[in-house]
Amino acid sequence: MGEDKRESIVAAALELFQTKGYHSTKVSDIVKAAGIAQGTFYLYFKSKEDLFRKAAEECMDEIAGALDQEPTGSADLDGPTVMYGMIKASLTVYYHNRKILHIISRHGEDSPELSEVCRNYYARLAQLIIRTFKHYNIFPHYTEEQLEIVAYAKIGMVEKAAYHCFIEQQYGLEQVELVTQVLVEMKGCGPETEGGKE
Amino acid sequence: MGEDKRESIVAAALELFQTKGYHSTKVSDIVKAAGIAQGTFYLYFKSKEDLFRKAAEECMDEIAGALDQEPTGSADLDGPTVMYGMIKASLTVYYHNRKILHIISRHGEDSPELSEVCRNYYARLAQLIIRTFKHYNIFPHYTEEQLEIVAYAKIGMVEKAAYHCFIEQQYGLEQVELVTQVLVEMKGCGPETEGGKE
Amino acid sequence: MGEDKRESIVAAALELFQTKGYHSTKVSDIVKAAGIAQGTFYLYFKSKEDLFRKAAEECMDEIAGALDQEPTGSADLDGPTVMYGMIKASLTVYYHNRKILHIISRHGEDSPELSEVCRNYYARLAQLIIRTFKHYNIFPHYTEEQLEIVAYAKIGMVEKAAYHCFIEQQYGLEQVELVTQVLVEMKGCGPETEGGKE
Amino acid sequence: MGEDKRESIVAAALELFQTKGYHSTKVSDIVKAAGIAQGTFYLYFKSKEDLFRKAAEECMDEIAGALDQEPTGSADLDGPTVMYGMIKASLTVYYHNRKILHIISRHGEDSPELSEVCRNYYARLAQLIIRTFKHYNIFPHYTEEQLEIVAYAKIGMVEKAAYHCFIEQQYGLEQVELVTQVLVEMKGCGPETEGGKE
DNA sequence: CATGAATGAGCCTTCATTCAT
DNA sequence: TATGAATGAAGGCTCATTCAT
Repeated sequence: MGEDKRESIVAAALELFQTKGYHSTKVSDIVKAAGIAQGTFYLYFKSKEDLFRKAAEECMDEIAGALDQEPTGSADLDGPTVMYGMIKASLTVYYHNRKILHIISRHGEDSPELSEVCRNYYARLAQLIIRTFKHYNIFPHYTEEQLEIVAYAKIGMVEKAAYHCFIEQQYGLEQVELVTQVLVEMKGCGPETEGGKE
Repeated sequence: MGEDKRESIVAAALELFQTKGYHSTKVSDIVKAAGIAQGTFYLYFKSKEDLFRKAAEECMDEIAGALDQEPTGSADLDGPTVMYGMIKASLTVYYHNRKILHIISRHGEDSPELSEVCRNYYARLAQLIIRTFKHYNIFPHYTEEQLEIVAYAKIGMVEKAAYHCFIEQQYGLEQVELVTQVLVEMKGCGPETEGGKE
Repeated sequence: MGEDKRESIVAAALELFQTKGYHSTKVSDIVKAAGIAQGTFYLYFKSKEDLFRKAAEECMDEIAGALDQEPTGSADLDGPTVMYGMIKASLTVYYHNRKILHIISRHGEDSPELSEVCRNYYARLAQLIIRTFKHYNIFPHYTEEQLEIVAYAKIGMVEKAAYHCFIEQQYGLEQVELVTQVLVEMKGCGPETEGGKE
Repeated sequence: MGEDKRESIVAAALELFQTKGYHSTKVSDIVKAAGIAQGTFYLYFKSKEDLFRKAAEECMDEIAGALDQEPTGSADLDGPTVMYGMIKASLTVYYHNRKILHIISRHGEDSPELSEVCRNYYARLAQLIIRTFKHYNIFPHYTEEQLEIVAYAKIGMVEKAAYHCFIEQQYGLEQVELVTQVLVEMKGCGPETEGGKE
């Protein structure tokens, strides 16, 4: 039951953070929405930032965890197939964490402390992606530096698309495939590639 | 001379916003850094948020303005060439606005008002990109919906890469080309495309 | 217990408002005098003006309430008797509210909002008085306009006398009768009227 | 020309004080309305309060001066006639000073300093009235104390009536007589007195 | 005399956090 | 564990006043 309360706090907070932003959301708003007393909040979280960080870390762990299992397939898989899997997996976990994801990406640098948490998260994500690239030999001749750029670019691409589709356009889970398709095909940026097919 | 002061406020604010975050930066910090008195701040800006918004809007206008001139070339240009031009142009203007860009992307949703400014900015950017896609016939069979996803994904891709390279890695202007190259080639996501070339 | 605090705030505020004036009294002065913390003030009142308005309205209601019960007597009562009753009742309630009364009369127009509250109060008072005049047939041939002038004049007369006696001269409750006597007899403005009686 | 400016400041200030109240009127409002620069204000007045005090004192002097000439008539004049003269004179001067009068009565106690100026003004007025009472032998058997009460009551009566008529109802100068009539007859508070005459 | 940009002390208010019950 | 009244530090903003030109 204590756990219930903790969860209700987190749920209320996420809802409010997303709607009004982290700073405009007062602890008093959270407890009101969670149906508990002001003081009770501090039985479960050390501070407002503590709540944010814990929720953010849980979410980041889930996202990173989901991607961490990736490069288990045969190294023979081709690039597009691998990318498809990664992107779809990312989008799916992003969909389920769309609220907190949005919040993280918007308020992740409000304080130096949070900032570090976020930087670490993105660095971890980038390393996972690079590892996958290497495992499947996707960008064979790239330097570490170039791989990093690609990794961050991919993260930005998926995050922004997820934000646009899941938050702004309110896409449902069933449209994940559609979005994945678009993102994978983005590689084809022009007639020349299309031309190759014709 | 008044303009000087205004500029010194903006410069000091951008520096501080980027270092400590918007909320942790007090007006008193800004005026101290700008070498003016507390009250002087309010001769130039109605409020702290006003400063943020004005700086953000100026920057957004510059970015959107830079991209707005794009689709002037012949419609015969192929996709990669066009993308190369767009991405390079974006990265260049992002480089010059890297401070405020970072701040916008991190604090752009702190208040409902700011949020709208940002949403409009991204929508405007997306429309510019879609217009370019259409002008050069880059994603010929895509629906409007798919084009939007691509546009937002491109924005996220470039923004995140710019953030990583210009803010975190402190790349200089001379490395814009390198990054552009990587982002354009990202289309090739695997051996199959490479293979086509070999 | 919460009510205790509220009352202590009101009491401290009235004392200070009267001594130093509304604007020279800081919220910090009030809370210091009330023995509470700065923030506690805002648990009971929305703002300093809110405190003023609530206190003023309570006082005005009490005053108007006291006079509202007046015209219950037989319509046969003669003018002076009725006036005596009204004036004595007014002075008594003014005595008990002498602090706030003073403040209202001095600061009631500091802001447009307060101004309206006061205007309404005086209008209400004037209407009560006019109603009483009519009930006892005191100024039988007067137009509505004239009755209004008389009503406001009476209000001013009693207020100023109360101010002089209760605030400046520090009269006690036992001197209410004396003052009432003087105010009622004021009708006789010279020997001729006196002479008429003798 | 310097005097012109001084007058324009005073005029603008009176207008604004009356409309928005003393505290809500900023020096910047006054100079804007007077068509001068911010700094120019301080060439003519030491401070905002100085302006208020000087304007108030000028007005008070005019009022008191007008009444000071009163008891020049023959001591044979009867009470009502004397009262009529005094009240009409008061109302007339009040009419011409209606703006500042209003302001004084509303903001005269905002600071201890102003407060004293006002207290002195009313005391002076009361003494003038008492002197007149004595000169014409109007309240022959009254003690000093009683005379004071009457004097203050008269002041309150006239002030409030003037406020109601000239400020709220916007009466013109030609209605002074009407108001005077009502105030003088107020002595007759009921049919019994009227009856006594008939 | 006139200007108006600059000043900076000061106040109201907010809100995360605490603690007695 | 739960409460919610109380706390008080901190910051945005105002505005009367000054002063270099």
